[in-house]
Amino acid sequence: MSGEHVLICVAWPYANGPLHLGHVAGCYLPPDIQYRFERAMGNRVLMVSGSDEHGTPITVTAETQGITPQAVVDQYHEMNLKALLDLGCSWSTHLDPRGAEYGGALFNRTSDPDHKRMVQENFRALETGGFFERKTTEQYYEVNEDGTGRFLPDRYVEGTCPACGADGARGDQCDACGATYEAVELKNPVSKMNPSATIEIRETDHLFYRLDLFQDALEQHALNQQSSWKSNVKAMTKQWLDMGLRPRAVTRDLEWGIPVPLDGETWGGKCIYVWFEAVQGYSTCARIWSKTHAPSLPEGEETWKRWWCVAENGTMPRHLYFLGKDNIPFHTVIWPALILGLNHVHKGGTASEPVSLPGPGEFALESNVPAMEYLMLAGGQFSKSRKHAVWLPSFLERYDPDTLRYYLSINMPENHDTDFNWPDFVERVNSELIAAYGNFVHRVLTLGARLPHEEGASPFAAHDGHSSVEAHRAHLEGALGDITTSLQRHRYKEALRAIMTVAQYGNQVLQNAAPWKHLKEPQDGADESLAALAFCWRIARFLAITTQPFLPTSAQRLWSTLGNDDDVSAMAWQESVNWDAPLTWSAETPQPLFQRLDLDEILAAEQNLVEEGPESDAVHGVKGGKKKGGKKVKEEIEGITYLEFETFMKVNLRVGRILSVEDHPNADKLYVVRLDDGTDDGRTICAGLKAYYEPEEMEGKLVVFVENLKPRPLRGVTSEGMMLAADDGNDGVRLVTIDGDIAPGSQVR
RNA sequence: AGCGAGGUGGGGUAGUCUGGAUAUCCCGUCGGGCUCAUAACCCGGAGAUCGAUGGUUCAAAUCCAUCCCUCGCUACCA
Repeated sequence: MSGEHVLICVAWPYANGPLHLGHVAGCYLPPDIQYRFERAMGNRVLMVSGSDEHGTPITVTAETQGITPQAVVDQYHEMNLKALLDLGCSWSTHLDPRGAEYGGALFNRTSDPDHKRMVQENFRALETGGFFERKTTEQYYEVNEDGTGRFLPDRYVEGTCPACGADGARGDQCDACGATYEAVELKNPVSKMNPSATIEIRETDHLFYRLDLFQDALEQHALNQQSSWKSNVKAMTKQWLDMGLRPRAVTRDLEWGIPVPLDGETWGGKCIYVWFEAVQGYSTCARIWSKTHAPSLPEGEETWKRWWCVAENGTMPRHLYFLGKDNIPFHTVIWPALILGLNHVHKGGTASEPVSLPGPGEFALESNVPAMEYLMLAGGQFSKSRKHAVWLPSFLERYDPDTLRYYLSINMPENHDTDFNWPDFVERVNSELIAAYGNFVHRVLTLGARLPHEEGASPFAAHDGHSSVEAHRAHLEGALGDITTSLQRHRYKEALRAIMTVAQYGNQVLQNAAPWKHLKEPQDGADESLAALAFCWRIARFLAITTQPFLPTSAQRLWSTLGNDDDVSAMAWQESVNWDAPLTWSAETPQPLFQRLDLDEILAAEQNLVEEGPESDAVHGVKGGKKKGGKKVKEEIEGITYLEFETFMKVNLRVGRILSVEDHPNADKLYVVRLDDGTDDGRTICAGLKAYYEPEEMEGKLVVFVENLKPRPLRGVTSEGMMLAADDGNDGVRLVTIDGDIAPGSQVR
């Protein structure tokens, strides 16, 4: 197994905002654990990723902030890379200390000129091979007053729905009636970014990648991977393949990206579609790595091929892709189709010949895609727009990175969504990481320090290797086997749990041996007792080596405390059960590995953060949310407890009389209600009351409605407000009506 | 309503793909021990008809069918 080439591919974070804990748990922490583990196993590991820096959202951010797109991506590239490094991820290990032939890591970016050049080369090669087809499409074009203009992506256009006539329909789909249509069918289109501009429809040519030509090969590939892929990966991939693959656009009318490398006026002002381009970063990054960091090797700039190509004897490099569940088909269908296409044209093939799976010398496809589900925050999804997130940079400013790595690993969304919340975080860190593991090694070291020993020499020297520890040795060797198997199967939770169980085992050994009895004067049984203590030092050493992939910072602290001056990440995995390893010892007084966390303090700090934020209304710091009430605390930090009085008064409630109730022409559950609201025109409200009221029951009633709710089309009828009704959550719904008689339009407050 | 995920002692969970005997771990709880250690550590107890029903099987938390409920996204939620 040793010496295998392993390529670890990490999904490229979009350089349009900071990373949050959901990203970390989903795709940035697991690959780092794997990288460190594979290295310890003696494999040759190359890890690649970087910032995804092109595409329309970034230009939008730039426009809103009044800066250039390059400034936006520079800012977030730097911020995200720093956060990942602060988290202890190995991106600064450009070259493996064992030598360049053992690999390294590179966190690149898609604005890298080499990346652009390589993508353009690949683009031309696929074009020459006939894998693109050209189609003319119609797109929106925004014309400014000075005559300049640009094409607009569908999502930046809105207008009137051609099917139901509702306003506010998006470029390609109507939210009101659900109709989908060609973007150009929309009536009265308006640019969201620039409402005053004239919108025209212009023809524009684009190239499409012939995904359909890869259907058979990809189905075969998916079949081959059945035994190794996780069930969510299998399911998502199957869904895509069953739908049938269709050509997919690879060019875009877009300013911020890699220019289409073809001659002719048609292609001016067009860029390569981001999906086609960024995903190639997995290979361009490896090539750039070998160019910058491995020129001294025999193959020089071609070194990357050791990780990318099938060897002449048929040996496959192992390719692992780490990503979130939303990205699965992209990496099991689309990216493999590109790899196969490149293989095909590199050996001189064209699109008219059938494509085949990789053979010797060709680019390999993925071995496994250990995709994660989502990490939720206090029961809800992380959301940038709702500011419902814990940002990685701000977390790392305040807390030990290993506490986060521990909690996210032991709680990793491997098989289903899991939840991050502060009470649970504090609980697990304090009781598992600190009380079980941290406390164990501290006990061993302080006990050792109290044993009589010469300055600088190990106090355990006289007690090591006693025959009574045989069983303990076997136990740890067994545990190491389990941990190794778990990690090879990408079961991180299980692996870390097994490591923590070893710490627990250590506590038991200590408890049974009770070596403290012999500190002052040896009593009966001192030999065996102190032999057990000496073995506990070896357990601590075992823990330093095995926690290293998960908790690199504290593992190194422990390693140094144990009296080593080298780097624990360079230790071979098997070294953890080397019972002949020298008994190193540090003369310094042992310090606890971790600081205990205090929930009240943390909640107070997080509360301040929320209040400092720009949208801090509706947050009251509620003190006294002591330990237990997990639910209660959740609500507080989500900031949804109290409403400011002014906020409440923004809601205008008025009385209206129901004039008529009709069935919605296009919806099963809705009534269209005409209301006398005291104005001449009256108003129309859609209400989902069909299940609870007959029209006759409602007509004539005086009800309360929200006057200033933003009108919104519902299935083609614009609803101008909302009638208040009580809902017992148990199928009982009743309208709020007025006691006695009062004029429609009266204010309610 | 559609898609996705899930229902396991008081709370949070492992195990489910690959069926096997007393169902895992953390917290809480009750009792005992230890006193080296960061209010930490160790031992023991109580507490679960594994969402429901039916089926397959010598054997089901695990496989199949039907149903109920919860959550996320979508939405005829206003």
